[in-house]
Amino acid sequence: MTLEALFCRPTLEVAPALLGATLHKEDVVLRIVEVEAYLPGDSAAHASKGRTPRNAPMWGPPGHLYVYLCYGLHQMLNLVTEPDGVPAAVLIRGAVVLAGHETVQARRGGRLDCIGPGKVGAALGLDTTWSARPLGEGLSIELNGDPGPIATSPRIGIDYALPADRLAPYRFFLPKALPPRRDRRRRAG
DNA sequence: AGAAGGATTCTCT
DNA sequence: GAGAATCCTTCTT
Repeated sequence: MTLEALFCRPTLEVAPALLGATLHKEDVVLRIVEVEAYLPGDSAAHASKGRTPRNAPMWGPPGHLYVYLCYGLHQMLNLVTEPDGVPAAVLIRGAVVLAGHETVQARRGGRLDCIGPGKVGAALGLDTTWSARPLGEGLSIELNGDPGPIATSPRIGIDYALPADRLAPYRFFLPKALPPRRDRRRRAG
């Protein structure tokens, strides 16, 4: 399957299909274990505010990157989905290091964990100059077999979105590969 | 030109 | 559980 065919599909189909896939850049290989879908007409998506220079890649060809800076320090990696002209993307929220551990540690201040979108961007050494570039040129993706059970939940950190979008189960993850989220834990008792 | 805020992470308590 | 870090993008005068 071509990259275009893989990503030129409904975002809610592409997102879970990326779980278990591997991202390759230089000597680093990451296995994707957590993603979020951002759809056309989605009040949680950057595209909902209209097209700007920053988010323009979301309208661009499927299978290209959309990288943006969050909170002034975190490089967030998205993969663009849906046909040209339809703004949508999948945010890579979490991954596990399969190769290039030393490189990742150097980029992550000695740490190896990549659960969290800012950590994924850091581990891959991405910045906004990568935005709008096609997959396969420096950063490539490889699909693997059935990753096992998939879980869903509402998306993280989108309190500004409309209730319907805020509560929609557009986060997909591999529960066996993901530790429980600290900020999600309920008080015991 | 100025202001506001963010698809987060880390440290300390 | 709370607060700081950090700066670019976008919207408003």
